[in-house]
Amino acid sequence: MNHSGDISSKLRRRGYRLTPQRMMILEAVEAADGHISADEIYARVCDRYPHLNISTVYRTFELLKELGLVTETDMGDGRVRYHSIRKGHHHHLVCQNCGCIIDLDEAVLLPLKDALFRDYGFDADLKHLAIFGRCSKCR
Amino acid sequence: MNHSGDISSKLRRRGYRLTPQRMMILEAVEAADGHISADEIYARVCDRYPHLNISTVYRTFELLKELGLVTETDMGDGRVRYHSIRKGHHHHLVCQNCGCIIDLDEAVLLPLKDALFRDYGFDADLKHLAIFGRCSKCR
DNA sequence: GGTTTTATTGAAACTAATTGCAGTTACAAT
DNA sequence: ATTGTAACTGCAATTAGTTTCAATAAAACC
Ligand SMILES: [Mn+2]
Ligand SMILES: [Mn+2]
Ligand SMILES: [Zn+2]
Ligand SMILES: [Zn+2]
Repeated sequence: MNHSGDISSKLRRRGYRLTPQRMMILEAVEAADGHISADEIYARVCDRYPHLNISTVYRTFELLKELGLVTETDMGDGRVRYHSIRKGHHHHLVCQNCGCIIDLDEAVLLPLKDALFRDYGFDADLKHLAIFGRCSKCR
Repeated sequence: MNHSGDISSKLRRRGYRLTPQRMMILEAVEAADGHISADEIYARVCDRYPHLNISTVYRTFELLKELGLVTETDMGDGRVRYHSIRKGHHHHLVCQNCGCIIDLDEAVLLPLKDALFRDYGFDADLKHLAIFGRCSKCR
């Protein structure tokens, strides 16, 4: 799957460039399944392309987020994790006791999103949320 | 208001101690209004009690959180902020464009909390949430 | 082509927060 | 009073992430 032409023009239109670094990082993000951290992406890309700086990874994630190509979520361990947007909008329930993660369909948060828009005119950005608490086993 | 006896026994029951450091920190948290950071508490306490380490502040906040005496929230600036629980449960809408903060009553999130409990048996910890997005002016 | 402009990068400095550890303190049991 | 145990603290080192800045590479202009 090579939609790098897609992305290149998407970047170009905003005055950005599709550099080798960005290409490699994006490729690695698309290849990864699950929630991946900057460090992990850095390690994987470095295997094939050693001249990469960790700052560039962080900056690229910032950019990809801005472009809506990835979503960012803090799942409660000490680092932020990313998801390719191609995996669709969804959310997670994270148990603070046993650490288990329950997947949640986007629809569960729609009533809230609608209420915030209706009552406060606020357009909530609920793309990939982590909601903390206790699962049924741990209550 | 001096309910330090309260807290002392609350700690004691769990095998913790009410040390001078903890007393000063808790006092400063109660005195502060609004959302306060570890750094800010550290500075305030140090004015009167210079022999305090910033690690102790972080660790004390961890403990106070565990005891349910403060709530912790990341409002989107680079640091975590705290609230005395005495200010009641509430939430905030944080505009990612202009930075404005809209206060939100606890009730707005009750339907979600109930739905998560009903459908997933998940007891969501929604004590002091920050929901990011765009306010009515910035859409 | 050559020149100017602008985005991008890596390296290093920096911030917020956490962790490991060794020394200290409180407290309960002898 | 002495001892043993567990909690607590300060300090230093570490981690995740951001910022600053000079060097570079790409695009745009001539
Ligand atoms: Mn996910
Ligand atoms: Mn608040
Ligand atoms: Zn659990
Ligand atoms: Zn706004």
